[in-house]
Amino acid sequence: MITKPKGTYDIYGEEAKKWKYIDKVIDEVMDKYNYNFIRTPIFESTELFHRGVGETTDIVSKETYDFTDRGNRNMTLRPEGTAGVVRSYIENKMYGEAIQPIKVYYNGTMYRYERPQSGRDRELTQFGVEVLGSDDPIVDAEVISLAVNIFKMLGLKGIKVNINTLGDRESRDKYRETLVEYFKPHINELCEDCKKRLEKNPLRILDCKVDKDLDVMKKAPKTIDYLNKESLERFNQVKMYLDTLEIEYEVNTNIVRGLDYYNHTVFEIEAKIEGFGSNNVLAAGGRYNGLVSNLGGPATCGVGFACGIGRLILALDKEEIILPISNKIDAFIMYVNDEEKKEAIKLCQELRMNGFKVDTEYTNRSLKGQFKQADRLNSKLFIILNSEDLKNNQVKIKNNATKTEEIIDLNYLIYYLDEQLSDFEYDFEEEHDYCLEGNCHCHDEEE
RNA sequence: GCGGCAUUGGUGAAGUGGUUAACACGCUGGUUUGUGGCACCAGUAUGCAAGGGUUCGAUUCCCUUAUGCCGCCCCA
Repeated sequence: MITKPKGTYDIYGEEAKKWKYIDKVIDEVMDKYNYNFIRTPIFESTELFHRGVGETTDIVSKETYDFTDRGNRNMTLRPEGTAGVVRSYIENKMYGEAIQPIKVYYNGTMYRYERPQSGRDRELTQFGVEVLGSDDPIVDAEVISLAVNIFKMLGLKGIKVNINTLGDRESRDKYRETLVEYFKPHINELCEDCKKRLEKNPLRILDCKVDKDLDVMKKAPKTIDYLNKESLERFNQVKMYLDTLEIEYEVNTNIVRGLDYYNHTVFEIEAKIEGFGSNNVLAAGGRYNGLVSNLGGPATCGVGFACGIGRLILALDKEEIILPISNKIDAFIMYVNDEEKKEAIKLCQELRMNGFKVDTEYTNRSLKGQFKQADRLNSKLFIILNSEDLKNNQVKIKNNATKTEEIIDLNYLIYYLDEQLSDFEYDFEEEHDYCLEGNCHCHDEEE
């Protein structure tokens, strides 16, 4: 048997419905915020990620899917979304468009060569946003609130927003130096991993799980103390706007993002759910004011976030949130002989073209089997074809809710179905009792 | 890249160094000469991840590989 590659997933059936629903919510919320969809290639020149994401980050140095194409070009399957969007921004000269800033969102697969575990696959799906061309803290706040609101819209409750600031380039570099100087004398107190981090990525030491209780850690200099006046002011404004939007957050000075391009605001949204795995960061992002120029574009500010949909679904499942996904069909058409079968396929087409969700029998089951099938499909109505009735241009219809059965003239069928199915409207409401908390998307219009 | 634990039918799984690998769900058929969801009956894995080894004999013991899960590194 040929199996799927390690760390990849087939998504189908009920699971696929969840993904489609989440995609729909994302599309709708993005539309309200007036972010436009952007689709960039799944593979790009290897150089893009090296220059964009950072040479030294593990994600680029050892976790990318690299290959050379038949023309000997070095290519890489994208490990994240921002670099491609920024490349596109530059290449398509979006900085010259009339409407600024550029607000875009993406939703697609990313690839990282990692050891899979819960909440971590080699092929992962992320959606995210990028806003290019505004340095205003109001955008930082909007982007964070956008992520939070999508989670709320889906009904997710156990989330926590952590924010921090790395300051501008100057502040960040100064802080980095200070931190290295601070830890150097204490190097022997640190764990093996942190010893390596001191060289490679000193900011990450602050996030260490092993050493987090050490005295050295607690007394370590904080990013906030090394901000210049302007950076501090920026950060305060971001917080002020978040307060205005009533987004709850916590300042966590240990948050540093792994990718090199971040400066100023960085944030993480984590799932605070009992028993959730160690990969509990659902979304993360921040500001990257140097990235566009790094990649050869004009000096342009940017801010964005990315969210792993796989993890998001794990979180929704963990909270036992049932998404409002319809598992019903309007009608199931049954038949026994060939004459009826022909009428069945014809009727299917006609009803489908009139907007009904209709299915029929495909495996020559007995009528009893067809009833079982119809019931399994949660069909609201059963249409039973019978040669005798068909001679009179009639069909038998059984309402699966009321169990009543009527013989209907084919000329009035559409009207009859409309009428019968309207009774199920109440049913739809009942089905959604679980989301009356006000977070469910299907009640938005009422509010 | 490192460590620990797993892998039995369509599904959830029990189990043993030795004749027919439990049980349940599902599915198909029947009881009902065209009416399901209940009930009863029958059928439904020549095979226990793959390859190799130990053995008279392995699904059961050992090794290798693959995949999955949990944690670390890293990261959304």
